[in-house]
Amino acid sequence: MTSVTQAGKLVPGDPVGFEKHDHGSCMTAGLTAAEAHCATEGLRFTPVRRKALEILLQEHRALGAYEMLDRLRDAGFGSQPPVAYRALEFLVSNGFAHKIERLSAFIACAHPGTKHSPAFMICRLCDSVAEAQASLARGTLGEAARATGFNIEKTVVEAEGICPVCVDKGDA
Amino acid sequence: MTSVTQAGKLVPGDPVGFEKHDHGSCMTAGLTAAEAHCATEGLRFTPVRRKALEILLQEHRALGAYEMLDRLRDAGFGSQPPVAYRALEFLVSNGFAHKIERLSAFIACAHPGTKHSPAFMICRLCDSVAEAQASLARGTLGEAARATGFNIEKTVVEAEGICPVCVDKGDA
DNA sequence: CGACTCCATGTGATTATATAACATTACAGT
DNA sequence: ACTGTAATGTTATATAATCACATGGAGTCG
Repeated sequence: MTSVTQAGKLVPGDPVGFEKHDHGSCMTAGLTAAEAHCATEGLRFTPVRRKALEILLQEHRALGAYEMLDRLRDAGFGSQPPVAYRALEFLVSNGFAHKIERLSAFIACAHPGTKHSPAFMICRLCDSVAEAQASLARGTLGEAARATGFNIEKTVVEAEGICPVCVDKGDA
Repeated sequence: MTSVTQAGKLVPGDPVGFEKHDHGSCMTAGLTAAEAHCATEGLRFTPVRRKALEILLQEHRALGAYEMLDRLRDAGFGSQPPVAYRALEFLVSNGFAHKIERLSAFIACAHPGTKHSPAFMICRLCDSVAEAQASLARGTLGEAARATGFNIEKTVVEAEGICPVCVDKGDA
């Protein structure tokens, strides 16, 4: 249940990661999940928003807001920062994408349609990012929160280190 | 084992948090721990670095780099961003302070002298921050990492929500 | 002591990330 | 068609972080 994407240092089409996957189907899955969710929730899955999600799914890696802006501009949308930030905000707040705080970057959700607290593994060598599930509520932090009366609404869980690919390459 | 600090919206001296604490002794503890560590490691605990740590301990909340810069300037040090970033970098890399990614801000370590992976609870209403311990290696993320061969070097664990004080105030 | 080296500091300039504010346009519901 | 609301586009600005280079101080070794 862990998917991995690779950073721009490699050619975009290069199929890397812990497990290969069908890129086309994962794009389709992300888009249809978003469509479905928007339909049932009465949200507007507008062209920019759709395009932004397509870009994230296509790239399959963490993209900075300004990289996103570049691509949206290329696709004929507005060219100013708010264009990208607003689309990303929509995607993130509806669970179609996540922000990686450590990288100030955004990535398509790997488990679209499911309620979850994401956790990420970030390779500091190749910048690849894998999404897993966080189980914060059951860890020591969850205990501390319950003990003190802190009401957790959202969690940021990011692990930085070396991904298996880079380990094997001996880069570590 | 959980200490809490409060944000600037309250008067600095206002003793808030889940548990009150002796501010003076916690400052002393932080400073002496840093001194000791630097002595044994052969690190230079220079005036800016010491002052930066004093400021963090004094404030007892998360401080942005430019807020830190303001105070360092007031204290007679340089006035350019690298001054603050370098001091903070030193404190963070030696475990005397932590960076809260979610806030792009820095806070004095609440458990100086001990090896640990910090976890934070951040109140989105009053910006108070409490430091607890993360137990990532034992959670689902740890499992995922082991399963895939990802080598975790550092973790970012931050929970956002409402602190007990704000809950009680009914702000939630 | 003097020269050398290393690291820390100070500064100016620049890059990167993110938001404020406001006008205009598209849309849903009546 | 009318109207309220949300989305888009733009200008401008705020905030965060780094680069590049000159200066200075603390050791070390001759």
